[in-house]
Amino acid sequence: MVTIYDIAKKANVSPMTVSRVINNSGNIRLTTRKKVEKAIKELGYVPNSAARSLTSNKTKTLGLILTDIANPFFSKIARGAEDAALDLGYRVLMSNTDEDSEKEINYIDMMISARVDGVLLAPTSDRTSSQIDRLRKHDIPVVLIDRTIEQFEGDYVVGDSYDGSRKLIEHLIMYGHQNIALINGPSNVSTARDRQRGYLETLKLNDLPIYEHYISEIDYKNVQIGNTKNIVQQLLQLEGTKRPTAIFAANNFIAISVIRALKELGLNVPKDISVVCFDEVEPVVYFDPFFTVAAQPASELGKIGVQFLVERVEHKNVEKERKIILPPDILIRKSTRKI
Amino acid sequence: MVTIYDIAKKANVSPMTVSRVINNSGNIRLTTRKKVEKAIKELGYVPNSAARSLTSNKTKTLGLILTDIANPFFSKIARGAEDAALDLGYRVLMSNTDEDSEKEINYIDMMISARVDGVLLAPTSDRTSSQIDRLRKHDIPVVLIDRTIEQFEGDYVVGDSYDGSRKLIEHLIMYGHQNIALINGPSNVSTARDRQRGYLETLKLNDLPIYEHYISEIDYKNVQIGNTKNIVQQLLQLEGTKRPTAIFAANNFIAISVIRALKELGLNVPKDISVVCFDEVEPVVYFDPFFTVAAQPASELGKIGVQFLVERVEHKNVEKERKIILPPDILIRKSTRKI
DNA sequence: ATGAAAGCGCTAACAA
DNA sequence: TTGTTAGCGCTTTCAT
Repeated sequence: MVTIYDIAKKANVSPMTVSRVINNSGNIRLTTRKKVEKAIKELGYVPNSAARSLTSNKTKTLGLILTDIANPFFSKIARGAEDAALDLGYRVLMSNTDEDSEKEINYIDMMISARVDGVLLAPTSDRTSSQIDRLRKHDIPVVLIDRTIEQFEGDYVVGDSYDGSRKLIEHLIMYGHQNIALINGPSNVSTARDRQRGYLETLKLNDLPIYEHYISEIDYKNVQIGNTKNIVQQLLQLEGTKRPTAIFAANNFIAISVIRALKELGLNVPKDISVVCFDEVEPVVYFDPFFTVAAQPASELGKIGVQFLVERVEHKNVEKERKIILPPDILIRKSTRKI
Repeated sequence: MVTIYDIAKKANVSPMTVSRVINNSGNIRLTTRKKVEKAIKELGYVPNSAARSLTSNKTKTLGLILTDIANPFFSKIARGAEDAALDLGYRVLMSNTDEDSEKEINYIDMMISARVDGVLLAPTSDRTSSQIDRLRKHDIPVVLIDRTIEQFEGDYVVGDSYDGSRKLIEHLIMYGHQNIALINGPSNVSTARDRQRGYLETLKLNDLPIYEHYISEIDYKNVQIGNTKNIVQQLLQLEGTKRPTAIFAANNFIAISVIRALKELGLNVPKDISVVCFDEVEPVVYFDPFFTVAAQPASELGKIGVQFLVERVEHKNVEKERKIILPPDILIRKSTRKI
């Protein structure tokens, strides 16, 4: 392996001088610099990050912990994050928790072991709180993304689940819907709570009745395997006027699963029932915009998250806590209709 | 920072003993091990990877260089790769080249600097060859994924672009199409070449004429911004019997762009014109399977790629070269019709 | 079964 | 402007 010592020997200088050239630190005579750069090029030297980290206590690496990078929403976040990291001179260590807190713990361990300079984290649930403490004990800054945690103190960058839900429900109400069901994610995730709150408050403000059996929860695993059918069936079995005319699916995957279930049950969207959801359904939208959605700026979330994180890492003078809540775009398309 | 020295002091043993416990190496008396493990837990010690790498010359990290993780095809590869890496005890450093060879060079540098144990690479073009040489000069094994490179010697895991194309074109011919256009990716990428070869040979075998103006190329940037409209327009302007009745779009993004262009030009798919493509168009397929596609096993590609890579990294006894070509699934759906 | 010494490649701190 | 020394946290090697 080529080291600074090899370069030093070849260029007839000390290793320290080589180090200075590489890092553009200190004053170097131009001729010396040229000599060193020539040697570096000739020997194809590339600095050893591990050695650097050991002395500098910096890895120039950020941890990115998402639930599933194969979900377009998260892959866009990842892309935005990676782009921002590159700009700022950082690398990204990627991981997928599958909403599994065991996996999450292991990845946190990995991040600590890797001594990443900071972690961008979409927590699996409020229980992640203790893992954040662990990171902080190791002096690793954390920025939350997409989801917050109750009583979390620190930076986060999320979409406005509450506001988006309000607007989606208001849209349905304007379209004449009075019986609106909610199929939500697990309530120990902040986005699910906020979406339910938006749903409930909008109904209340519009003097619409709230039926408990209109609200159901489904977890990640069950959405994955498309298990919304039972829920949908139960909703449709409600008698007469209580049968919902619209469904608010808490995210894109739930919506897709719901529409498939409806189809299997012989119902057409939007003719027989309207559907709205959070998150864009890509890439369909580019050729056949179908879903009425609250589209979150996923790539922005990642980008801003990394920017905030790096500011923390580099001890920039910023406020104690920065809470960014980006409004979603409400896009009225073909999955809803007036009744 | 907690080090093995802190643990050693606390447990009244030497640092070396701590190291042995952590790595399960050498013989340790059970009581000693317990003592050490207790100290580790109490102090919340996590090994420093940088220090480890420095002595062991291993980072337990793999580089993953894709073109764009926001593309569902690649995000599935990434997911498969990350899962496999986790299983095998490796971490993944992620990057996106955007098909840009400059960016690719920088990322290769990053991988060398990070001293990753191996790199899984979707090369931007055949010119990537020199970058692979660079990695190998640093003793970093490389496995190619999704695409090969002319005269590349080593492992690769790709989909069968040739076979998939043959079957897609045969399907069109069976449906009565005789005028089939190809909108391909850049010809310096192996998949594009193979798809064109499959296209041409199938036409030839079926005694169908080959028109040069049926074949066009579009690069990544232009697909991104949806610039297939010009191409589509030119195809449609062809007079009478020469006007294509079907389009073979070389990948999912091209297909989406094409369908949008067709729609803007007032044409319906499949009524007015049929469209086939490579790669699944997710997640539409789950509720409304529309595209007739050659679906590649993306997640498998990533998984096998990592398995092969790790075998190289760990010097397992395997053949000199392993060339895995996975057949795509041909899924006949609604974007094609008999004429 | 355990420990001591040396060194991985680099940079911070000090010296010249 | 350049060089010397020491040490980051760990493992390899050799000793006990």
